[in-house]
Amino acid sequence: MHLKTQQQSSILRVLAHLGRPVTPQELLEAASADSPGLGQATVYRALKRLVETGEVRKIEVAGVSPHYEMERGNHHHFFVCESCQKMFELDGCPGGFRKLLPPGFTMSSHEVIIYGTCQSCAA
Amino acid sequence: MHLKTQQQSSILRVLAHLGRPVTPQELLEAASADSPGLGQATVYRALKRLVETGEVRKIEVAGVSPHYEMERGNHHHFFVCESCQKMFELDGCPGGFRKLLPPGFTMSSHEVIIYGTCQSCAA
DNA sequence: CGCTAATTGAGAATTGATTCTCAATCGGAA
DNA sequence: TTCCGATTGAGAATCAATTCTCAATTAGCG
Repeated sequence: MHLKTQQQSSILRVLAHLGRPVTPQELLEAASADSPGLGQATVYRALKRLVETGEVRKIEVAGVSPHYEMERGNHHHFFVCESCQKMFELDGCPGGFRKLLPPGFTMSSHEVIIYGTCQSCAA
Repeated sequence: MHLKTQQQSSILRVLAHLGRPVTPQELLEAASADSPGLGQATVYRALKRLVETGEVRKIEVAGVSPHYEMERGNHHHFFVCESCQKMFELDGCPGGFRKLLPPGFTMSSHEVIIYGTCQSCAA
């Protein structure tokens, strides 16, 4: 997409720098350093466009509100810290899901979410 | 819990009979046959109590609104049909999730959701 | 039966996430 | 620069799920 404004480029840059799935609220707070006075509507508008162009992915998992992360094309899953509620990307995938399907069912995608305690909270 | 009223026992009985995760709305419609005039608030109140006592489990996965199912103590995961939006239980679990964890992270639980087409919709 | 506390149904209210409205401001082509 | 369409911020509005309010009804002890 064209990054026509300072706000839009701040939002995308900050999202890329955070390097993990974040909520629109976290993103607003982080990007406000770059763009003082940034409004939440602008964050939502930017995220919506970025999701539509495939540059950003919206992640919805039970227990936490929706998060967004840069789409980097690598298949991965997620970890949710039950202590700080932060979400992390997990590399790799155990596979073997197709064998769980009952007869006649077909799989188009799958998701794995692991809940637990992150390194910071465990310390 | 004590099933003090006709409504409460209808709700639990119907939920058990449906045999798969259902939405409060589906449950309301199904249980209305047993208890005419049943209100949605009553369904939500009953589900809330049943979840608190551990008899029922609330399932939240991306793409569909919250579903509820009887807690039967068997570890399993879920299938969501992208065509009819219905949710099904999948027996078994591939395991091997712990090896996805980064150092210092601990796992307390996990969830697997498979998206695709169910047998009815594939036919 | 008679009574009181608990439960119910209907609709209003709340909640959290997200979108809309609109006047003010910005970006960039001429 | 000048101008116009696009973008922005603030707050109102929406949306779906769920909870609350309250008067009417029900359960079941005495």
